[in-house]
Amino acid sequence: MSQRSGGFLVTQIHHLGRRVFSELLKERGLDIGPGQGRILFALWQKDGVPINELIKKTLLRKSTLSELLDSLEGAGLVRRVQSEEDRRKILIELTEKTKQMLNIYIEVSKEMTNIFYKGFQPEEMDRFETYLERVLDNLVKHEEQ
Amino acid sequence: MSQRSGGFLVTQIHHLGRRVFSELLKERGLDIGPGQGRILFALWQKDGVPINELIKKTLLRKSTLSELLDSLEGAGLVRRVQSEEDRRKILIELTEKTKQMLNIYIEVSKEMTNIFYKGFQPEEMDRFETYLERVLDNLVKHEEQ
DNA sequence: TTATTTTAGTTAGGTTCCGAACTAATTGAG
DNA sequence: CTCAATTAGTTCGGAACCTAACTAAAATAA
Repeated sequence: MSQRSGGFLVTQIHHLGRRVFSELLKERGLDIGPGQGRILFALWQKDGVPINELIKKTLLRKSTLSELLDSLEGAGLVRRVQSEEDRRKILIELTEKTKQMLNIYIEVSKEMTNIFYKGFQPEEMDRFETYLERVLDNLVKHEEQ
Repeated sequence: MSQRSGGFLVTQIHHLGRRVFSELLKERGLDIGPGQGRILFALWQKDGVPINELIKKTLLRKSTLSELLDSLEGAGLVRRVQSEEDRRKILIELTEKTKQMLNIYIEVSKEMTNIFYKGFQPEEMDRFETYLERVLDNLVKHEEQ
C-alpha cells in the first residue's frame, strides 16, 4: 500500500539539478553542458581510456557516449586515439584546453553541492549517499538480470 | 573538501531507473514511455486541469509539457479542451482509454518500487524519502532565487 | 586455416528534456 | 477606455539520453 515516491523524487531532483548546474557552469564561463561535464569528470580521474571504461563509470549507453564524445571532440576538448595493441579500441584523451578547466569545474561542483545539501549535517550527507548507493546497486543488479 | 557525489548518484539512478521502468511498462503491454507516464500519473490524481497546474506537479518546463501533451494527444490518451472562463487556458482531460490504464500502471509502479527499494526497511525508505524531499526543496528554493 | 562468435565502436531514428522567442487572451494603470 | 504588462500556451532549435541495426577487428573453434 505504501505509496512510495522515491523514483519520482529522484527524477525531479535530477532535472532541477541539471538546470541549476547548467546555470552555474554558464555563470562561471565554462562553455560545456552538464552531460559533457559528466564525461569530462570521469576523464579527469583517468584519461587515455577506451570508451568501454567510460561506460562503466558513467553507466551511459555506448551510443550516448559515442555522440557526446563527438561533440566534445568537435569542441576540441578530447581526442580520439586508436589503440595500438587492440585496433578495435579507441582511447579518449583530454586536451590541454580541458586540463585547464578542471579547477573551475571543481569550484562549480562545490557550489552545486552547497546548494544541494543546504541544511544537511555531514552525517546526514553520509547516510543519504549510502542510501543512494544502495538504490543504485539495486538497479544495476536488476539490469544485469 | 568532502568530495560529495550526491548529484552524480541521483543522475545515475535516474537514468538506470528510467530504463528499468521503460522495460516494465513494455512487458506489461503499456505502450507509453516513462515521460508520458509521469504526466498521466499527475492527471490520474486530478484531470481537467490547465497546463500550469501540471507544471507545478511535475516541475517540467511548459515547452516540455506542451510537447509531451502533443504526443499523448496524438496517441488518444488525453484531450485538450479550451477553458470557458479564461480562454487562454487549456484544460487537459483523460480519455476513457487512459482511465483503463491506471490499474496496470499502479501495478508497474509497485514492481518498480520493489526493485528500487530492495533490502530497505520501511523506516529506511521513510528516512531516505525525507532526505530526497529536503534536497528537492533546496533546489526549488534556489531556482526561485 | 577459415568460419563463427565476441567485442568495440558508430550510425540512424526516436524520446524527453531545455531556453528563447513567439502568439493570443486577460489584467491593470493612467 | 486604452494601451502596456502579465499570463497561458506553442514553436523552434538543440542537448542528452535511448534501442536496434550496423561495421570492423580480435578471439575462438572447427
